[in-house]
Amino acid sequence: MTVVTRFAPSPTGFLHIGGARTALFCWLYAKKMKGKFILRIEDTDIERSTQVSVDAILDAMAWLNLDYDEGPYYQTKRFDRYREAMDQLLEEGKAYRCTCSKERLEALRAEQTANKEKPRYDGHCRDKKKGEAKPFVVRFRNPQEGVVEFNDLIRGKLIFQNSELDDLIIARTDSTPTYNFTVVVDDNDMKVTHVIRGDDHINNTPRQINMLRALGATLPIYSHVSMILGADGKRLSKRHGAEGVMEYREDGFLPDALLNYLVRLGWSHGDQEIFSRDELIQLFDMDHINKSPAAFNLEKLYWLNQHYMKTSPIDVVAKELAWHMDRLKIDTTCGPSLAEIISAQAERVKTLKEMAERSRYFYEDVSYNDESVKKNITPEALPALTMLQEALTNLPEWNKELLHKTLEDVAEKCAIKLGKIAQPLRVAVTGDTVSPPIDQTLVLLGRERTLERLKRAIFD
RNA sequence: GCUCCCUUCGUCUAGCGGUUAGGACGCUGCCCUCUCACGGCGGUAACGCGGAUUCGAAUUCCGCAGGGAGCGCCA
Repeated sequence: MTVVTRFAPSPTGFLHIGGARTALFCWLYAKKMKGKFILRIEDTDIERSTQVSVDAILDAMAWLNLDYDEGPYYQTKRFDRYREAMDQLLEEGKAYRCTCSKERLEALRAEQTANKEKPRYDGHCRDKKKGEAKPFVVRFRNPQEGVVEFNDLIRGKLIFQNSELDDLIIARTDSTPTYNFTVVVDDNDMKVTHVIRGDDHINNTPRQINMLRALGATLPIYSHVSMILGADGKRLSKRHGAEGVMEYREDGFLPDALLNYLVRLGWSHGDQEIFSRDELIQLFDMDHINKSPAAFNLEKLYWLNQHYMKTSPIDVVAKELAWHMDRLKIDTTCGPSLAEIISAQAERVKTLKEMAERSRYFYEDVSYNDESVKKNITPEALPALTMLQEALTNLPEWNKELLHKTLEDVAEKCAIKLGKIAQPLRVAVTGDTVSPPIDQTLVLLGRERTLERLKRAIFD
């Protein structure tokens, strides 16, 4: 039997980090089992669903490089099918029309809450013969006795009493179907074999199983993944920084770094921390997914991001860096290539955004940090800088080795340590005290820019 | 309130009846060094509590506590 998984977000906002991890797990499992991964947009809430959100989710999936074999399916395009399934249940007496008013339901809930009972529908219309000509909803006739039992791949055996469940609404007064019903119909129609989703759906599962059975469907295997918490252990929210996947792009993370981070949040393979995509597909399994919720830790993501900036194919990194350069309006046509920037900067920055920001001086006029200038370009440093300028002007070639040697020679002649000349020079050509090794920096800058800036530093 | 889920270093985790409880991020000491970093070698720090089973429990069972989710004509 081919494995079929699905990711089914509702388009009421961007793709957030928890959803991305669920999608990743679904995607990985399908890939590993050589099955199919389906994307389904659950947009039955017409009020809250927007095209903007759909696009945002699709964009995020694309950026993460999580491709789907089928879809995106849209539930709003399947209303006929839901109607058909509902009619079937109605006809078989597995669902019924309920004419209870919202007021009655509210009163019922209030009463139950006051009595410290779990709010639920009381089955008022369950056995009514013919409904009057009033607006109605359709409710699923949930079994009242017995238990629903299923074996969750992550949690193990889960058992629910039917007596805890009530007759949920599967079609609204306006006849549109509701979530729990559309999920069931779709999972069945799309032959989903593995439902991998957030553990906030655990409580929906027994109801869905009951409906699946009423529909005569084969039950899928369930895997409920725990939530991602904020750094403070509380629910993830704006407070902790980014929630949306695309915010991580804006902050300068590589998709592979984010994915690697996400997969290790809850899943493990011994002590291994770094996984290529192929490795993940090969090694991923449900047996090693953790049951407990995990707190999001930005520091570790930074570490992974740097690792990926250093080790990913340079064109992959360059493509993403170009996006950031563009965003920061840095014109990189005149100056070192992005590949050169990456090899010079990757090990000293945590994000691509930082890399772009800190590489400005390779392409644009320097902006000097007054304090650094004051501290480094001192009267004592001037003789060395002047001597250096002359040496650099006459340099037959402009390469790292020669530059390094020149610096050392000048330092020796002035009887100072290399640092005493490298730092003033660094400030002179980059504006501040931090940059790649000075010889490399000069190579990237080129002779013209270097001399021009050096001259300015000496005379101003 | 009711139902369900969860609980190993600060964080992510390994562990599946016998380990000096391992790794990673972070923090930190030393080395390297032209700055910032990278890297190398160390250090720091954990089984929520109480019972039970067992020769032996982080591992099994039962309570408790703490945290979370669900209880919509939302998904």
